[in-house]
Amino acid sequence: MARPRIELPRHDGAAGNAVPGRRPDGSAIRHLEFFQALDAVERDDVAANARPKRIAKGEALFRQGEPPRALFMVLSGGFKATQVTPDGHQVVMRVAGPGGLAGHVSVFTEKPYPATPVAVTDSLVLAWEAQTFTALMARYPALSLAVVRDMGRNIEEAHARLRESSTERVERRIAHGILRLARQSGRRIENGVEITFPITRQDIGLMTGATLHTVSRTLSAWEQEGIVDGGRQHLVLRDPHALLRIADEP
Amino acid sequence: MARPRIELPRHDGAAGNAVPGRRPDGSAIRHLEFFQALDAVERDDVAANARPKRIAKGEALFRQGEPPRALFMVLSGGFKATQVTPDGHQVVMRVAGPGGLAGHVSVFTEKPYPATPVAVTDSLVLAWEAQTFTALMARYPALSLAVVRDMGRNIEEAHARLRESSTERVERRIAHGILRLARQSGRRIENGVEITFPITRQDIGLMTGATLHTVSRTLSAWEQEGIVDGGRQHLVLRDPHALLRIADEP
DNA sequence: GCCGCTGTTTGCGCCCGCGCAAATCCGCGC
DNA sequence: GCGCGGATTTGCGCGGGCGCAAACAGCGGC
Repeated sequence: MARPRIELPRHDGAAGNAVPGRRPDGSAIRHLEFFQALDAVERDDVAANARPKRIAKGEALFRQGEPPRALFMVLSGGFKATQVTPDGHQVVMRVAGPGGLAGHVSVFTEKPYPATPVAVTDSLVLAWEAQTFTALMARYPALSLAVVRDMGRNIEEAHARLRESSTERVERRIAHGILRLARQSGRRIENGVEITFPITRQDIGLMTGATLHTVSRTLSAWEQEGIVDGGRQHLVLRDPHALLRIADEP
Repeated sequence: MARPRIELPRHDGAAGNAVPGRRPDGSAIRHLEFFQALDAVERDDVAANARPKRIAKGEALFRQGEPPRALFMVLSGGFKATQVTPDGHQVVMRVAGPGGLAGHVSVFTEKPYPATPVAVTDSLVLAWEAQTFTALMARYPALSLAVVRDMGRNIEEAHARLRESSTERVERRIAHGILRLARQSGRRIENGVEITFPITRQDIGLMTGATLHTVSRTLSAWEQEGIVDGGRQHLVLRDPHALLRIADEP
């Protein structure tokens, strides 16, 4: 059965708070691990079909409940995706830094966005229309595989958190949460690992299923022991090994 | 850049506890929702590259920690995937009935299987070698899209459980867990909905992050109120609406 | 038909971590 | 430089649900 070459709907990047200038090419995404399996031509075409967009700190990429018209890749900056429950509770589902996808799950399941990703820093993202991206996936198998690999990691992370939340005490969950943050957006500095992601105690609580009070208490205790070094929306791991011990051992 | 047509490694279905008889064709999978977006030719080819396998009740499809050589689709029966933590705790990550995939996440992330799916009934599955399936995905975009849709649902379910586990009290979590089970493998009977999936109180606890004691107590209370009807590894929802109220309202 | 195993029920006490409250601190904007 | 708002710290008390223990019930095998 002959399958016709998929049409990619074209659009120009002049609307909204799109970034003025030329259409993006592969150079913008070449360094991202996500696109490693694509060759230069594929990367160029994928990038050319995206629209770059600046999101100022505090702005949302989209809002929980909206129909999924587009999906995004973070180029620089970072986002935290929070979900509010019908009864007003809030959970931080995910943080995404450079190379992270956002909105893709909803595009594939064709259900409303389940969370609202808010920029924690001025950020730059690429945006693809839903149909454009699925068409690109159909055209480039390597892109499909990159997507399933990424989603697989999402699932494994969610399952890890799920396992933790039902078998581990708060202290360990917090240790795991912080280690995850460090792994994702940590930077080695002279005397430890710095988390380059402005995050509050509240957020850590919302990520680990604890209250900000408990998080604060725990971090204070660790600070006493010289394991971490805290600050306002700032955290440095002085002794990551000790955290690993707390997370896995006792 | 011309991409050569992908070679599909062939194998014959005579080893292990493979099902004797002819190679499966599309008729085995036509009725599954997962394959709806594929046309008949595609379905035939996808099925023809799989090996059918019977799994007796209590047997494992694969074991946590093994390298992901294959992925599976449940045709009949059911599995519960349990994960054991380093410190000996256990969690039920997922239950899979007909039409459910298993092992796919590990195949895509190329990390060891994170859980062990055990058959709760005599079951029949299709098995694809890892490379065979990725090659099929590369050949048939519709298959890739079916996979990402399925994985997207996995992610949404995991996130829902995650949200529940950190914002909801035990009773509601149990209600949600049971409703999820009913939605996935419930059968309408004369006086309610029967869960056609042999499951113990223990398992429900492991799925919802509660102890079997609490689950038992909760179900007993509901039984008093006529909301459910329990039995050994058996459950009937007499008043699903009441459960919905418990799960969502107060 | 009996026995043993596995799943289920129920009681009791204790402890972790939430809920509430209030003080303090730090950075950013003006 | 100053003030304000959001972030953080810390104290106190209570209660949900786990941990432990023991008895009971259904099902399958011999």
